[in-house]
Amino acid sequence: MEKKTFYITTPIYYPSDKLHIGHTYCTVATDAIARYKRLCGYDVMFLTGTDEHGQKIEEKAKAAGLSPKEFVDRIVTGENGILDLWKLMNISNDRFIRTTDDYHVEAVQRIFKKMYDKGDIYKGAYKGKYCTPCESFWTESQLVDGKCPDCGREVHDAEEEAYFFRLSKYAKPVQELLESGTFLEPASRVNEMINNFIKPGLEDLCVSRTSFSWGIPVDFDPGHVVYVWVDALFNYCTALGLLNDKYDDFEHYWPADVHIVGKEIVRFHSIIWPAMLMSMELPLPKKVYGHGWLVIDGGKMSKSKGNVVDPYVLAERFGVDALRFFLLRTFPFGSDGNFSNELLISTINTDLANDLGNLVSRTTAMVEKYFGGKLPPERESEDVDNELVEMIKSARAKYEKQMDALQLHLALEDIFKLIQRANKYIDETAPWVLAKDESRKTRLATVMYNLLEALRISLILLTPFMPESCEKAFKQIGAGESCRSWESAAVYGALPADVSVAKGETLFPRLDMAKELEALEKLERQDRQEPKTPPVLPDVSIEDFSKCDMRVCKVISCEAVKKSDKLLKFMLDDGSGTPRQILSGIHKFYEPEQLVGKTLVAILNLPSRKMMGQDSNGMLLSALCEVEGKEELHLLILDDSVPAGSRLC
RNA sequence: GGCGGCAUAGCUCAGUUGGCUAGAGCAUGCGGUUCAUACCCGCAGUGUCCCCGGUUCGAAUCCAGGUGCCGCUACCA
Repeated sequence: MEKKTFYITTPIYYPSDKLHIGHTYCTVATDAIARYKRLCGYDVMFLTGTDEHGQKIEEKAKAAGLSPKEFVDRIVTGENGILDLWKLMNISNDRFIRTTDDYHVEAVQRIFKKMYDKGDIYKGAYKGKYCTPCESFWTESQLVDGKCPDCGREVHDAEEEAYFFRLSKYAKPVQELLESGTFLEPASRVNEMINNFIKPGLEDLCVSRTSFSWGIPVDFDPGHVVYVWVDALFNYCTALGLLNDKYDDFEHYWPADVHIVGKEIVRFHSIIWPAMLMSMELPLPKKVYGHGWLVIDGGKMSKSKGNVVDPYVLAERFGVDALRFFLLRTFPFGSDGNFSNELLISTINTDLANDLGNLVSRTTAMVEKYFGGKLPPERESEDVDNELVEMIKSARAKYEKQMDALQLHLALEDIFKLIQRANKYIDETAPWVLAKDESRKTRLATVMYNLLEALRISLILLTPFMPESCEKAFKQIGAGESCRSWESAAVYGALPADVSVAKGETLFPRLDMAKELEALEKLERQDRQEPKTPPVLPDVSIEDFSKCDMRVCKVISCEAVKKSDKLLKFMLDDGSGTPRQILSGIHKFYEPEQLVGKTLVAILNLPSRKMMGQDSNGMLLSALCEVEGKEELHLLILDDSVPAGSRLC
């Protein structure tokens, strides 16, 4: 008989930077679910990968002096790259897709063409409302009483060539899908999607770009590249062979059973993705699950805050399984969780060292000490056994229920209740007292056997979370292959009556909190002090350089731009006699009053640009750097004796 | 600026549709135990449930207002 299939995916990650603990969290969770389903006997397909196109990568590559492909190769396949990280974390993905893979590129072109031929993608105008005096595009929803939000004047339709997907056509079926049941979980996200995006009205989606070139070309219209939606989302299908010859199990695995995604991309997966599949007349995924984020001190992890947690450091220091376990045990899978080193260490100590590791250790030690490592097969039960035995028997069913609801942390909580109950059972039965009485050997063996069974079941259920450690522990408690199966997890008494144990290495060493915290802090400090200056860019000619007109300017006035968090508006004396207006997004670093009268440097001959409806004629020069892991920006401030208008050369 | 989220013990968080004498783990204190990784077991506390009104027999829970924190979004070419 053919096994039931289960297709599960992570998002494809954007390799513009090294991945951090948040990506690891998502992938580890998906891995645990995939391993769980395999344990249950499913034919599992587990896909992860990378989304490698787009403007940001194009720019980052340029800044690094590399081609975009060289840049992403370094992050994906390079040393300590994404593939290495997943290998280290023991991720069991069956496939890995890169959106730069040939087969994906070709398939996306075919998909794009197919949607175009159907009329769901059409060439149109950037259907913006345009305010001529302000030279600004606005979307329908940005308008105030149908007028320009800046100056309050009339706006009119304006055009810019691009391809659009008729998202609006699918608004109704998508809403019905969201409201119909369990397509999107946790349920709280459903309202968010409907209130924020569907009710205000879905506008057609711009699915091509001409402003950058690092993407999949629209093969029937040079100059346009496919934008992220069609390119990235269809990875879930092309990786199975949709419209390409690389693979041929699309029929076998599609539709996906669940897409695991972060809450920031729930919108794409629950609205845009089903709409595009409807357009392609393909079956829809059964579920999209939006997990929460790991935050630090209540705030998002970010490079500029210097609080990005490196999974390599933690996994190498504490062990892969301990890290995997911590991530999934501590944080409710649907909501945000507060990450800290203290919490990591205390979780490892409490659950893994004290409760589980120590239980394995004390149980095997007693079997060795009292029976030379091998239990006699006779048994003698007492009432005090009943509660533990009941828990052993019901453990799998409870676990299965939580796992199927993707409540990973609750599944683990239940397992640890059993482990704690087993520790208590040792107190209740006091084996060291039984051991002193030769006539109670049979009773003592029964107590040991019950402990080993509690451990065996716990370990089976923990295997998806900590595969390596469970393997070691199985050996210690004498559980062979046949006692490790999903079927045997529902049965009390699967271990042979005359089981042999072998106390081995300590599974989870207890950590010294103060020492570990100090060591981690030291590592983080080192990491921060490493110079992170970008490499030198390719040569430019002196002619090119001298085209830049950089001048000394005096700040006549400076004020914050209303309704903007970042912009400051400068009036500058550039020596020409006419004040020059420049806008600069540096409010985070400077208050306007501290800059009045200062002598700065600006490049004057950049094209004029609108920001928040106001003209900016040039750009102020500043130095961007990282100090103690925090991003800092310093304007170039010169000696006041330098006159305005002096040219830099 | 627009939209959204959160606020409960020292810390991290549970608290379904209002019935709570408000819970768990960690940390703390006390007791027990010696098989074990100074571990395990038991007991004990502690709370203006952010503030202020309202609805209600009854509000941590529902409504209005306020405060604080956080995120998304736009302008930082």
